[in-house]
Amino acid sequence: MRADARRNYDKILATARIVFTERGTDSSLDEIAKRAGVGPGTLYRHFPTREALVDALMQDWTDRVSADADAAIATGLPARQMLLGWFEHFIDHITLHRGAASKICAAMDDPASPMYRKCRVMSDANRRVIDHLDADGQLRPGIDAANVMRLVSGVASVADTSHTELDVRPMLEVVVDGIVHD
Amino acid sequence: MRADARRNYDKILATARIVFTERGTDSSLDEIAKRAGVGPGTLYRHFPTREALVDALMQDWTDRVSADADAAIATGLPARQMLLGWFEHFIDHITLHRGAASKICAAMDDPASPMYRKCRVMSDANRRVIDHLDADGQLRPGIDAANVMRLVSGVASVADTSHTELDVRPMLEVVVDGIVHD
DNA sequence: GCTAAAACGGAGACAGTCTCCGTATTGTGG
DNA sequence: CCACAATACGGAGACTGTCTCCGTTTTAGC
Repeated sequence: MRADARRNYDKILATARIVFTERGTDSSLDEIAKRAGVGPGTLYRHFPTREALVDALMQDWTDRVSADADAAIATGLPARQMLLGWFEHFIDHITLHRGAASKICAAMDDPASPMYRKCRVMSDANRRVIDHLDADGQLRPGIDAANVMRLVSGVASVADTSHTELDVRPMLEVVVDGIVHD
Repeated sequence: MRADARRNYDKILATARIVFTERGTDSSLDEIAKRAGVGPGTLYRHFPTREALVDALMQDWTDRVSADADAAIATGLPARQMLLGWFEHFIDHITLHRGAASKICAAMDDPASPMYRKCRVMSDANRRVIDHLDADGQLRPGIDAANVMRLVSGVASVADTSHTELDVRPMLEVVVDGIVHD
Protein backbone atom coordinates (compact mmCIF):
# COMPACT_ATOMS: atom_id res chain seq x y z
CA MET A 1 0.00 0.00 0.00
CA ARG A 2 1.38 3.39 -0.99
CA ALA A 3 2.22 5.91 1.70
CA ASP A 4 -0.44 8.44 0.69
CA ALA A 5 -3.02 5.68 0.51
CA ARG A 6 -2.21 4.50 4.03
CA ARG A 7 -2.34 8.12 5.26
CA ASN A 8 -5.80 8.69 3.81
CA TYR A 9 -7.06 5.31 4.95
CA ASP A 10 -6.12 6.12 8.52
CA LYS A 11 -7.48 9.66 8.30
CA ILE A 12 -10.85 8.41 7.02
CA LEU A 13 -11.05 5.79 9.73
CA ALA A 14 -10.24 8.29 12.48
CA THR A 15 -12.83 10.72 11.16
CA ALA A 16 -15.45 8.01 10.78
CA ARG A 17 -14.91 6.99 14.39
CA ILE A 18 -15.64 10.55 15.51
CA VAL A 19 -18.63 11.12 13.21
CA PHE A 20 -20.20 7.71 13.88
CA THR A 21 -19.91 8.36 17.61
CA GLU A 22 -21.42 11.82 17.29
CA ARG A 23 -24.21 11.04 14.87
CA GLY A 24 -24.45 7.28 14.46
CA THR A 25 -23.58 4.87 11.70
CA ASP A 26 -26.06 6.39 9.26
CA SER A 27 -24.19 9.67 8.91
CA SER A 28 -23.40 10.93 5.44
CA LEU A 29 -20.30 9.30 3.99
CA ASP A 30 -19.55 12.28 1.81
CA GLU A 31 -19.44 14.39 4.94
CA ILE A 32 -16.96 12.03 6.55
CA ALA A 33 -14.85 12.34 3.41
CA LYS A 34 -15.05 16.12 3.56
CA ARG A 35 -14.15 16.25 7.25
CA ALA A 36 -11.29 13.86 6.62
CA GLY A 37 -10.07 16.22 3.90
CA VAL A 38 -10.35 13.69 1.07
CA GLY A 39 -12.61 13.38 -1.94
CA PRO A 40 -15.61 11.05 -1.91
CA GLY A 41 -13.89 8.91 -4.52
CA THR A 42 -11.04 8.20 -2.13
CA LEU A 43 -13.39 7.17 0.63
CA TYR A 44 -15.33 4.82 -1.65
CA ARG A 45 -12.15 3.30 -3.07
CA HIS A 46 -10.98 2.34 0.42
CA PHE A 47 -14.44 1.41 1.72
CA PRO A 48 -16.79 0.40 -1.09
CA THR A 49 -19.80 0.23 1.22
CA ARG A 50 -20.85 1.75 4.52
CA GLU A 51 -20.64 -1.73 6.01
CA ALA A 52 -17.01 -2.02 5.00
CA LEU A 53 -16.30 1.15 6.94
CA VAL A 54 -18.23 0.02 10.01
CA ASP A 55 -16.42 -3.28 9.72
CA ALA A 56 -13.01 -1.62 9.77
CA LEU A 57 -14.00 0.31 12.89
CA MET A 58 -15.19 -2.86 14.57
CA GLN A 59 -11.71 -4.33 14.68
CA ASP A 60 -11.08 -2.96 18.18
CA TRP A 61 -14.40 -4.23 19.44
CA THR A 62 -13.99 -7.80 18.35
CA ASP A 63 -10.69 -7.98 20.21
CA ARG A 64 -12.19 -6.49 23.35
CA VAL A 65 -15.36 -8.57 23.12
CA SER A 66 -13.29 -11.70 22.76
CA ALA A 67 -11.20 -10.73 25.78
CA ASP A 68 -14.35 -9.94 27.77
CA ALA A 69 -15.71 -13.40 27.12
CA ASP A 70 -12.58 -15.06 28.40
CA ALA A 71 -12.47 -12.72 31.38
CA ALA A 72 -16.06 -13.66 32.19
CA ILE A 73 -15.21 -17.35 32.09
CA ALA A 74 -12.16 -16.74 34.27
CA THR A 75 -14.27 -15.20 37.05
CA GLY A 76 -15.76 -18.61 37.70
CA LEU A 77 -18.96 -16.95 38.91
CA PRO A 78 -22.22 -18.89 38.89
CA ALA A 79 -23.96 -19.00 35.49
CA ARG A 80 -26.44 -16.22 36.25
CA GLN A 81 -23.87 -13.62 37.17
CA MET A 82 -21.37 -14.71 34.58
CA LEU A 83 -23.89 -14.44 31.77
CA LEU A 84 -25.32 -11.12 32.95
CA GLY A 85 -21.84 -9.61 33.12
CA TRP A 86 -20.83 -10.96 29.75
CA PHE A 87 -24.03 -9.86 28.02
CA GLU A 88 -23.80 -6.37 29.48
CA HIS A 89 -20.21 -5.95 28.35
CA PHE A 90 -21.09 -7.23 24.92
CA ILE A 91 -23.99 -4.82 24.56
CA ASP A 92 -21.89 -1.91 25.81
CA HIS A 93 -19.44 -2.56 23.02
CA ILE A 94 -21.76 -3.05 20.11
CA THR A 95 -23.91 -0.04 20.96
CA LEU A 96 -20.89 2.25 20.98
CA HIS A 97 -22.01 3.74 17.67
CA ARG A 98 -25.75 4.29 17.24
CA GLY A 99 -27.12 2.00 14.55
CA ALA A 100 -24.30 -0.52 14.77
CA ALA A 101 -26.26 -3.11 16.73
CA SER A 102 -28.90 -3.65 14.06
CA LYS A 103 -26.20 -3.81 11.36
CA ILE A 104 -24.54 -6.55 13.38
CA CYS A 105 -27.85 -8.40 13.73
CA ALA A 106 -28.24 -8.31 9.97
CA ALA A 107 -24.65 -9.36 9.23
CA MET A 108 -24.67 -12.24 11.71
CA ASP A 109 -26.56 -14.55 9.36
CA ASP A 110 -25.36 -13.06 6.09
CA PRO A 111 -22.04 -14.55 4.91
CA ALA A 112 -22.00 -12.02 2.07
CA SER A 113 -21.69 -9.11 4.47
CA PRO A 114 -18.23 -7.63 4.98
CA MET A 115 -18.96 -7.69 8.70
CA TYR A 116 -19.70 -11.40 8.74
CA ARG A 117 -16.22 -12.47 9.85
CA LYS A 118 -16.18 -10.03 12.77
CA CYS A 119 -19.60 -11.27 13.78
CA ARG A 120 -18.24 -14.78 13.81
CA VAL A 121 -15.45 -13.76 16.17
CA MET A 122 -18.05 -12.37 18.56
CA SER A 123 -20.29 -15.39 18.12
CA ASP A 124 -17.35 -17.63 18.89
CA ALA A 125 -16.61 -15.63 22.03
CA ASN A 126 -20.18 -16.14 23.12
CA ARG A 127 -20.02 -19.80 22.25
CA ARG A 128 -17.03 -20.22 24.57
CA VAL A 129 -19.00 -18.79 27.49
CA ILE A 130 -22.07 -20.87 26.73
CA ASP A 131 -20.09 -24.07 26.16
CA HIS A 132 -18.17 -23.55 29.38
CA LEU A 133 -21.33 -23.26 31.43
CA ASP A 134 -23.02 -26.05 29.53
CA ALA A 135 -20.15 -28.44 30.21
CA ASP A 136 -20.59 -27.50 33.83
CA GLY A 137 -24.23 -28.58 33.66
CA GLN A 138 -25.42 -25.12 34.59
CA LEU A 139 -27.60 -24.59 31.52
CA ARG A 140 -30.91 -25.98 30.38
CA PRO A 141 -30.60 -28.74 27.81
CA GLY A 142 -30.81 -27.75 24.16
CA ILE A 143 -29.50 -24.19 24.46
CA ASP A 144 -28.06 -23.07 21.13
CA ALA A 145 -25.27 -20.50 21.37
CA ALA A 146 -26.17 -18.96 18.00
CA ASN A 147 -29.70 -18.27 19.17
CA VAL A 148 -28.45 -16.78 22.41
CA MET A 149 -26.25 -14.46 20.39
CA ARG A 150 -29.21 -13.43 18.23
CA LEU A 151 -31.37 -12.81 21.26
CA VAL A 152 -28.79 -10.66 23.01
CA SER A 153 -28.03 -8.75 19.82
CA GLY A 154 -31.76 -8.19 19.54
CA VAL A 155 -31.81 -6.70 23.01
CA ALA A 156 -28.89 -4.47 22.03
CA SER A 157 -30.71 -3.44 18.91
CA VAL A 158 -33.88 -2.59 20.80
CA ALA A 159 -31.93 -0.53 23.33
CA ASP A 160 -30.05 1.23 20.56
CA THR A 161 -33.15 1.97 18.51
CA SER A 162 -35.18 3.18 21.45
CA HIS A 163 -35.43 6.94 21.74
CA THR A 164 -35.29 6.74 25.51
CA GLU A 165 -32.33 5.59 27.55
CA LEU A 166 -33.39 2.02 28.08
CA ASP A 167 -32.06 -0.19 30.85
CA VAL A 168 -31.17 -3.53 29.28
CA ARG A 169 -30.74 -5.30 32.62
CA PRO A 170 -34.37 -6.46 33.12
CA MET A 171 -34.49 -7.87 29.61
CA LEU A 172 -31.18 -9.65 30.05
CA GLU A 173 -32.43 -11.14 33.31
CA VAL A 174 -35.34 -12.75 31.48
CA VAL A 175 -32.99 -14.11 28.85
CA VAL A 176 -30.59 -15.44 31.47
CA ASP A 177 -33.42 -17.10 33.38
CA GLY A 178 -34.40 -18.75 30.12
CA ILE A 179 -30.91 -20.11 29.66
CA VAL A 180 -29.73 -21.28 33.06
CA HIS A 181 -30.80 -24.48 34.67
CA ASP A 182 -33.63 -24.30 37.22
CA MET B 1 -63.25 14.88 3.75
CA ARG B 2 -63.90 15.57 0.11
CA ALA B 3 -64.77 12.70 -2.22
CA ASP B 4 -61.62 12.97 -4.34
CA ALA B 5 -59.49 13.18 -1.21
CA ARG B 6 -61.01 10.00 0.19
CA ARG B 7 -60.56 8.28 -3.16
CA ASN B 8 -56.86 9.14 -3.29
CA TYR B 9 -56.32 8.35 0.36
CA ASP B 10 -57.68 4.85 -0.18
CA LYS B 11 -55.79 4.38 -3.42
CA ILE B 12 -52.48 5.34 -1.77
CA LEU B 13 -53.12 3.02 1.14
CA ALA B 14 -53.97 0.08 -1.10
CA THR B 15 -50.86 0.68 -3.21
CA ALA B 16 -48.65 1.08 -0.16
CA ARG B 17 -49.90 -2.24 1.18
CA ILE B 18 -48.85 -3.94 -2.05
CA VAL B 19 -45.49 -2.19 -2.38
CA PHE B 20 -44.58 -2.58 1.29
CA THR B 21 -45.37 -6.28 1.05
CA GLU B 22 -43.32 -6.66 -2.12
CA ARG B 23 -40.33 -4.55 -1.17
CA GLY B 24 -40.60 -3.65 2.51
CA THR B 25 -41.39 -0.48 4.38
CA ASP B 26 -38.34 1.35 3.05
CA SER B 27 -39.58 1.45 -0.54
CA SER B 28 -39.60 4.79 -2.32
CA LEU B 29 -42.64 6.87 -1.40
CA ASP B 30 -42.59 8.69 -4.72
CA GLU B 31 -42.87 5.34 -6.42
CA ILE B 32 -45.90 4.45 -4.34
CA ALA B 33 -47.43 7.77 -5.38
CA LYS B 34 -46.68 7.06 -9.02
CA ARG B 35 -48.12 3.54 -8.87
CA ALA B 36 -51.18 4.89 -7.09
CA GLY B 37 -51.57 7.40 -9.92
CA VAL B 38 -51.24 10.50 -7.75
CA GLY B 39 -48.59 13.19 -7.40
CA PRO B 40 -46.02 13.06 -4.61
CA GLY B 41 -47.60 16.17 -3.11
CA THR B 42 -50.86 14.31 -2.63
CA LEU B 43 -49.16 11.43 -0.88
CA TYR B 44 -47.27 13.74 1.46
CA ARG B 45 -50.39 15.78 2.24
CA HIS B 46 -52.21 12.68 3.41
CA PHE B 47 -49.20 11.05 5.05
CA PRO B 48 -46.60 13.62 6.11
CA THR B 49 -44.07 10.95 7.07
CA ARG B 50 -43.34 7.36 6.15
CA GLU B 51 -44.29 6.41 9.69
CA ALA B 52 -47.73 7.97 9.25
CA LEU B 53 -48.26 5.71 6.24
CA VAL B 54 -47.04 2.60 8.05
CA ASP B 55 -49.25 3.60 10.94
CA ALA B 56 -52.33 3.79 8.74
CA LEU B 57 -51.58 0.32 7.38
CA MET B 58 -51.17 -1.05 10.89
CA GLN B 59 -54.80 -0.43 11.76
CA ASP B 60 -55.81 -3.96 10.73
CA TRP B 61 -52.96 -5.50 12.67
CA THR B 62 -53.71 -3.88 15.97
CA ASP B 63 -57.23 -5.20 15.82
CA ARG B 64 -56.08 -8.68 14.97
CA VAL B 65 -53.26 -8.64 17.50
CA SER B 66 -55.68 -7.56 20.19
CA ALA B 67 -58.06 -10.35 19.24
CA ASP B 68 -55.21 -12.86 19.20
CA ALA B 69 -54.27 -11.94 22.75
CA ASP B 70 -57.80 -12.52 23.99
CA ALA B 71 -58.03 -15.75 22.03
CA ALA B 72 -54.79 -16.93 23.64
CA ILE B 73 -56.16 -16.20 27.09
CA ALA B 74 -59.40 -17.98 26.26
CA THR B 75 -57.58 -21.21 25.40
CA GLY B 76 -56.73 -21.61 29.08
CA LEU B 77 -53.56 -23.47 28.12
CA PRO B 78 -50.64 -23.63 30.54
CA ALA B 79 -48.42 -20.55 30.53
CA ARG B 80 -45.73 -22.03 28.34
CA GLN B 81 -47.99 -22.94 25.46
CA MET B 82 -50.16 -19.86 25.82
CA LEU B 83 -47.20 -17.52 25.65
CA LEU B 84 -45.53 -19.33 22.77
CA GLY B 85 -48.73 -19.21 20.75
CA TRP B 86 -49.36 -15.57 21.52
CA PHE B 87 -45.79 -14.49 20.76
CA GLU B 88 -45.74 -16.37 17.47
CA HIS B 89 -49.00 -14.80 16.35
CA PHE B 90 -47.77 -11.39 17.37
CA ILE B 91 -44.52 -11.78 15.43
CA ASP B 92 -46.36 -13.13 12.39
CA HIS B 93 -48.38 -9.95 12.29
CA ILE B 94 -45.71 -7.35 12.81
CA THR B 95 -43.32 -8.92 10.33
CA LEU B 96 -45.92 -8.83 7.58
CA HIS B 97 -44.07 -5.96 5.93
CA ARG B 98 -40.28 -6.14 5.96
CA GLY B 99 -38.83 -3.38 8.12
CA ALA B 100 -41.98 -2.83 10.13
CA ALA B 101 -40.78 -4.67 13.23
CA SER B 102 -37.85 -2.35 13.88
CA LYS B 103 -40.06 0.70 13.30
CA ILE B 104 -42.42 -0.67 15.94
CA CYS B 105 -39.51 -1.22 18.33
CA ALA B 106 -38.51 2.40 17.89
CA ALA B 107 -42.05 3.78 18.22
CA MET B 108 -42.85 1.73 21.33
CA ASP B 109 -40.98 4.10 23.64
CA ASP B 110 -41.40 7.26 21.61
CA PRO B 111 -44.66 9.09 22.38
CA ALA B 112 -43.87 11.55 19.59
CA SER B 113 -44.13 8.82 16.95
CA PRO B 114 -47.37 8.61 14.96
CA MET B 115 -47.27 4.86 15.58
CA TYR B 116 -47.09 5.23 19.34
CA ARG B 117 -50.83 4.79 19.93
CA LYS B 118 -50.98 1.61 17.88
CA CYS B 119 -48.00 0.29 19.78
CA ARG B 120 -49.84 0.95 22.99
CA VAL B 121 -52.79 -1.10 21.80
CA MET B 122 -50.45 -4.02 21.15
CA SER B 123 -48.63 -3.49 24.43
CA ASP B 124 -51.96 -3.53 26.23
CA ALA B 125 -52.90 -6.76 24.50
CA ASN B 126 -49.65 -8.30 25.72
CA ARG B 127 -50.21 -6.91 29.19
CA ARG B 128 -53.56 -8.70 29.36
CA VAL B 129 -51.91 -12.03 28.61
CA ILE B 130 -49.10 -11.44 31.10
CA ASP B 131 -51.41 -10.16 33.83
CA HIS B 132 -53.73 -13.11 33.36
CA LEU B 133 -50.92 -15.61 33.82
CA ASP B 134 -49.37 -13.61 36.63
CA ALA B 135 -52.64 -13.54 38.57
CA ASP B 136 -52.66 -17.27 38.13
CA GLY B 137 -49.24 -17.48 39.76
CA GLN B 138 -47.72 -19.04 36.67
CA LEU B 139 -45.02 -16.41 36.15
CA ARG B 140 -41.81 -15.58 37.95
CA PRO B 141 -42.10 -12.65 40.31
CA GLY B 142 -41.18 -9.22 38.96
CA ILE B 143 -41.96 -9.81 35.29
CA ASP B 144 -42.66 -6.49 33.58
CA ALA B 145 -45.04 -6.69 30.63
CA ALA B 146 -43.39 -3.72 28.89
CA ASN B 147 -40.03 -5.47 28.92
CA VAL B 148 -41.57 -8.66 27.63
CA MET B 149 -43.04 -6.68 24.76
CA ARG B 150 -39.65 -5.11 23.99
CA LEU B 151 -37.96 -8.49 24.12
CA VAL B 152 -40.45 -10.13 21.77
CA SER B 153 -40.38 -7.16 19.40
CA GLY B 154 -36.61 -7.51 19.45
CA VAL B 155 -36.92 -11.14 18.38
CA ALA B 156 -39.30 -10.05 15.61
CA SER B 157 -36.86 -7.39 14.53
CA VAL B 158 -33.95 -9.82 14.44
CA ALA B 159 -35.97 -12.31 12.40
CA ASP B 160 -37.11 -9.56 10.05
CA THR B 161 -33.63 -8.10 9.58
CA SER B 162 -31.96 -11.44 9.07
CA HIS B 163 -31.25 -12.27 5.46
CA THR B 164 -32.01 -15.92 6.05
CA GLU B 165 -35.40 -17.34 6.93
CA LEU B 166 -34.97 -17.54 10.67
CA ASP B 167 -37.04 -19.75 12.93
CA VAL B 168 -38.12 -17.63 15.88
CA ARG B 169 -39.34 -20.59 17.90
CA PRO B 170 -36.06 -21.44 19.70
CA MET B 171 -35.56 -17.81 20.72
CA LEU B 172 -39.12 -17.53 21.96
CA GLU B 173 -38.65 -20.70 23.99
CA VAL B 174 -35.75 -19.10 25.83
CA VAL B 175 -37.81 -16.01 26.50
CA VAL B 176 -40.77 -18.03 27.68
CA ASP B 177 -38.58 -20.09 29.99
CA GLY B 178 -37.32 -16.82 31.42
CA ILE B 179 -40.86 -15.67 32.13
CA VAL B 180 -42.73 -18.69 33.44
CA HIS B 181 -42.38 -20.00 36.94
CA ASP B 182 -39.98 -22.88 37.48
C1' DG C 1 -74.25 27.37 -12.92
C1' DC C 2 -71.23 30.07 -9.80
C1' DT C 3 -68.03 30.51 -6.41
C1' DA C 4 -65.09 29.72 -2.57
C1' DA C 5 -62.82 26.23 -0.40
C1' DA C 6 -60.37 22.09 -0.79
C1' DA C 7 -57.41 19.15 -3.06
C1' DC C 8 -54.43 17.98 -6.82
C1' DG C 9 -49.88 17.14 -9.13
C1' DG C 10 -45.63 17.90 -10.88
C1' DA C 11 -41.58 20.88 -11.34
C1' DG C 12 -37.78 21.46 -8.83
C1' DA C 13 -34.85 22.33 -4.54
C1' DC C 14 -32.17 19.64 -1.68
C1' DA C 15 -29.39 15.81 0.24
C1' DG C 16 -27.06 11.57 -0.04
C1' DT C 17 -24.76 7.81 -2.79
C1' DC C 18 -21.50 6.44 -5.91
C1' DT C 19 -18.56 6.72 -10.41
C1' DC C 20 -15.60 8.25 -13.92
C1' DC C 21 -11.57 10.07 -15.50
C1' DG C 22 -8.14 13.86 -15.90
C1' DT C 23 -4.58 15.10 -12.68
C1' DA C 24 -1.24 14.42 -9.05
C1' DT C 25 1.76 11.55 -6.14
C1' DT C 26 4.78 7.77 -5.25
C1' DG C 27 8.67 4.62 -5.53
C1' DT C 28 11.68 2.15 -8.39
C1' DG C 29 15.16 0.86 -12.10
C1' DG C 30 18.56 2.94 -14.70
C1' DC D 1 18.66 11.72 -8.85
C1' DC D 2 15.46 11.50 -12.20
C1' DA D 3 12.23 9.57 -15.44
C1' DC D 4 8.25 7.03 -15.88
C1' DA D 5 4.99 3.43 -14.80
C1' DA D 6 1.96 2.34 -11.50
C1' DT D 7 -0.91 3.85 -8.14
C1' DA D 8 -3.94 6.91 -5.89
C1' DC D 9 -6.36 11.28 -5.63
C1' DG D 10 -10.52 14.31 -5.85
C1' DG D 11 -14.29 16.57 -7.46
C1' DA D 12 -17.73 17.20 -11.09
C1' DG D 13 -21.80 15.23 -11.95
C1' DA D 14 -25.25 11.35 -12.76
C1' DC D 15 -28.63 9.26 -10.20
C1' DT D 16 -32.16 8.33 -6.64
C1' DG D 17 -35.12 9.49 -3.05
C1' DT D 18 -37.41 13.12 0.00
C1' DC D 19 -40.30 16.77 0.41
C1' DT D 20 -42.41 21.59 -0.88
C1' DC D 21 -44.53 25.22 -3.27
C1' DC D 22 -47.91 27.07 -5.97
C1' DG D 23 -50.61 27.45 -10.34
C1' DT D 24 -54.45 24.57 -11.83
C1' DT D 25 -58.37 21.55 -11.21
C1' DT D 26 -62.14 19.44 -8.68
C1' DT D 27 -65.73 19.53 -5.40
C1' DA D 28 -69.81 20.92 -2.74
C1' DG D 29 -73.02 24.18 -1.30
C1' DC D 30 -75.98 27.89 -2.62
